[in-house]
This record gives sequence, C-alpha cells and structure tokens, in this order.
Amino acid sequence: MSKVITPKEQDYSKWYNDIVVEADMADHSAVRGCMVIKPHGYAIWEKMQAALDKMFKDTGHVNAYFPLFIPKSLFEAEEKNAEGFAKECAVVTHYRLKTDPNNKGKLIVDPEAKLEEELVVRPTSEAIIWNTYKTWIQSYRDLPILVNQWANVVRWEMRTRLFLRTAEFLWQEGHTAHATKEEAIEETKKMLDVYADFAENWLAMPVIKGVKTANERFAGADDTYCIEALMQDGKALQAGTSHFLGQNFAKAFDVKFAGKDGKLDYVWATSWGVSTRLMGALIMSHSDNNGLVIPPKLAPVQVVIVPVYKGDEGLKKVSEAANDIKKRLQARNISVKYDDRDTQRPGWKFAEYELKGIPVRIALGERDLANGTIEVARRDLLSKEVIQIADAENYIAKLLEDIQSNLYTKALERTKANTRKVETYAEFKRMLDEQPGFILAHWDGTPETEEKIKEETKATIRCIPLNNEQEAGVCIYSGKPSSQRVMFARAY
RNA sequence: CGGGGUGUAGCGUAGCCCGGUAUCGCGCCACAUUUGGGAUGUGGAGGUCGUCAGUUCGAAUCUGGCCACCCCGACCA
Repeated sequence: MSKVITPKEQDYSKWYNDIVVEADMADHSAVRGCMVIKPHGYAIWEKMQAALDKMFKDTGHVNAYFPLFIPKSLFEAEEKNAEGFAKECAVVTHYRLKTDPNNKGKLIVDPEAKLEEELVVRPTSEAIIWNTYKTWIQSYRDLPILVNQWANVVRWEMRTRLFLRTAEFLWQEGHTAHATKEEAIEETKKMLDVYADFAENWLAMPVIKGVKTANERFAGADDTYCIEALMQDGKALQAGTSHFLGQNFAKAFDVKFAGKDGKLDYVWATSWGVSTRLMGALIMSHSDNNGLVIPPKLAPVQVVIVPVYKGDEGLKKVSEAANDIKKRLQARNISVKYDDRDTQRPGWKFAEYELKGIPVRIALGERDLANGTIEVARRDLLSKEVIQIADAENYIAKLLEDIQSNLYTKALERTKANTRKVETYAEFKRMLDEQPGFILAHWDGTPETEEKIKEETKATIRCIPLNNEQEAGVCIYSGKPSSQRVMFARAY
C-alpha cells in the first residue's frame, strides 16, 4: 500500500488529486485555475496526441494553426455560440504596460494602450476558423475542407480540477466544411467513431456513443454526439464530442459555395474535439490505491529494468545483462528504461515506478544471473513471476498485450455492472445515491423534465445512446409516454 | 461569484486563544555501513511564518485589505 496516496474508498477526490500530483503528472501553478503539466504527464499526453493524430491523418485530415486571439466582432457573429461561451471568456483589452509613476519597480496597464477592439482569448475556434474559411471556399471544388488543429484554449472556470477542468487546457479541434448535409453528418459520426476507437483501443476505456439532448448540446450546433465513460466512483465523464454544426457558422460568416449547377449554397460544417481531460479519464478508469496505472499503449515507458547488485563489480555484471535485455525488447518495439542510478535503492525504485504506473517492471540481480532468470512484475495486478531470460521478448510482448486487454476488460465489466435500468423516480433517486452509475430510464423528451430532474437530483442526461433500442414506456418523472430509454448519470 | 476552511523550510506539521524572533517528522547535503519492496548511524545545511498595511517598545501570534489553495453551491469539456 502506498504511503502517499489517499485510499479512494476514503476520499475519492483526494485520491484523484494525490495520483495526479504524486505520480508526477501535473501540479497547480502560480496562475489561478491553470496547471503545470510535468514531463511524466506530458509524455502520456504526447502518446495520446501521436495516436490520435495518426487516426486523423488516416481519415484524410490535415493540421493547421489559427490565432489564439479572436476579435470580439468575429466572436459574436454566431449568436448562440457566442452566448454559450460569453460567461467564461478571458478578454484582452490593452497591448502595453508601463512603470507605475506612483510605485517604482511596479507595472501598470497603460491606459493609453487600450485596444480599439477587444480580443477574446479563444474558448474554441469556430469563429476565427469560419471567418477564414470564407476566403478559402468559393466552389464545390474547394470542398471538403478537413482541418484539425492542436491548440490551447481558455475557459474561465469558477472551479477547477487538475486535468478534468482547468482554465487553460490543451486539445485538438477538428473543423470541417462540406458541400452536403449528409456528408457533414457522416463526418460527425466518423469522428465520433474515431474517438470511441481511441478510447477503447488505446485508453482501454469503454465508452457509450450517443447524442446529446438540446439542453446539453454545444452552443451553435444542430447536434452534438459524444462518448461517455463511467469512472470508478460511478460518475460519468464526457470524454469527447463531435458536433454537426449545420449551416449555422456558414450563415454567420457568409460562407457560400457554387455547386455543379452554379447555384450558391451555404457550406455544411462539423467540429470535434478531445482534450487533456482524457488524462483524467485515464486516471479514473484504471488507477488504484498504489498510484497511477497506464495502459501499455499510452505508457511513456512500457518496461523498466531495475538492477539489484552489490558493489561496482556487481553493477557491471548486472548492467551487461540488463542492456542486452533492453536491446532485445527494443527490437520488438517495446519502450524500455534501464534505471541504473545508484543514488536510489531497488525498493525505492519499485515503489516509484508503481506510483507512476509503468506497466511492467523487471528486477534483475546477481542471483538471477546465476539462474538465467528475471523477475517480472505487472502493474495492473501487482503480481510477480520469475521467467527465463531467454524468453524475455516473447513473454513481455505478450504480457503488455495482456495488460492492455485486462485493463479494458475490467473497465468494461465495471461499466456493465454499474449500468442499470430503472422504472420509477423513487428507484432512480435511490440508485443515484446507493449505486451510482449509468441509469437507463424513460424520459418524456421535454427540456422541462430534464431540467427538473437535474435540479432535484444533480443527474443529467448524458446521452441518448446511438442505435438505441426502441421500447414503449412512461417517463419516470412525468409519467408521459416515452419511446426509448435515455442514459442518466451524475457527471464530472 | 456566494458560504465554509486553510496558508509556518522542498513536503507534512506544532506554536496563534493568552504578543518577547519558531517545534517535530519526512526529504536534502557529507561520510560510513548497506542494496531482492520506499535502508541505518553520525554530523550538517535550510525560514522575509502567503502578501501588503495597521496596532504595539516588540507581531507567526491582534486588526484590516489582497492573493492562492481545499470543501460545498451556481457554471462547465
């Protein structure tokens, strides 16, 4: 049991925070609501980026970069989008500081350097991008445009939590333009599938694909699709969104194209994004009271080799064997770190790598050299096995696959076990308190009912699952007829 | 932004009520013995007590402003 991590049964929020900080992923910074992502955390994010970026490229997308600042007049062009984000925008009003004449050595904002037009720090980039697309698009031959950008955005949140909700965060935002509604909807769904694929095959995190209700929809979208995942405490986490934007932004920014028939029409749009919030999802899907657990496919280092030895001679002998194993594993595309620091003792290293979630640890000592063996420990089950050095590559390659699939299977079973159907409002409320998770229940389809349930229970409709089974029933709240169940949960 | 709490060495803390220049543990540095699950001993370094102002002969301690963080609400990826 870790000395530094608060057990999750005792205090789940504290457990989460301890993991982030003690596993060296991120820290609070001197800036309110903003975090420092430390090398170990950033390395995981880079792994996510690399995997996602390849998936985007494989589906025909290209990367570009748009400005951080958005002139207010552009920002307000799409009314619903602007309204939706207005309350959480950072705004640049001046472009210069000067020395304070009344307080030497201090700076003040120079009142003479007021911007003619304020600049909004992007909370999302639809406005600046659609203002640009206007100049890129004249004809159907210019379509589709399939652009993604990796960027930081700022949303001035009241309450922040490392990775889950910070004032500044890193993400990718795809922005596509299409000639037809059908094509745009297809793109929206395709990217949702990419996200679900990534979540399940890389994060080892099962997700429910669905569509948001009008209340929960992205400001400015006609439809918002999402992937929702269930965390270990039974709360839901929205892990990615893909929006069908209709012609809303094309109309706001007057982006028209000439079709084959010569007629002008507005362009159809999508946008889609995932953020550093996925780091929070990773933590809350797999980690335990001993620290972080990283799925092998996203681990910055998949295997660490810890030498156990006496004296310089011992280290030399062990290192020879360790470096050989390292090479053989690397030849199989396994990332390996050989930690030969003699400033820390083996036990200390064991605890450290466990805390940081490295999937596999090899301990190699002089005793092993004599026997031709290594001790292999897996992070997910905390189990150890002694194997022949000769079998190392095959054993560990398979072990990494096992860990990846074991993490997914465990998370899937947990999600299934905590997804329940309820028929009455009383049962619904009891379930939320006693066995939190996804709750499938009938809803009359009105925003009013959704709002009431949210007010009374803090539970929201996470989504209407795609390919939802049609089933006649009555709304748990109003008793009115309903044709399908929707998925409720308390959410992050 | 509303309610509550906290801020003392890198981290965790005692001292604050009742004013007199700061306690302990971990960590850090040196040396020795150690090394198969966070080693042990000896010696040592490290502090504008969050910050700014006020009261006082004297402030970690009393008063006020500000800042940051944590918890609970409203908001949210």
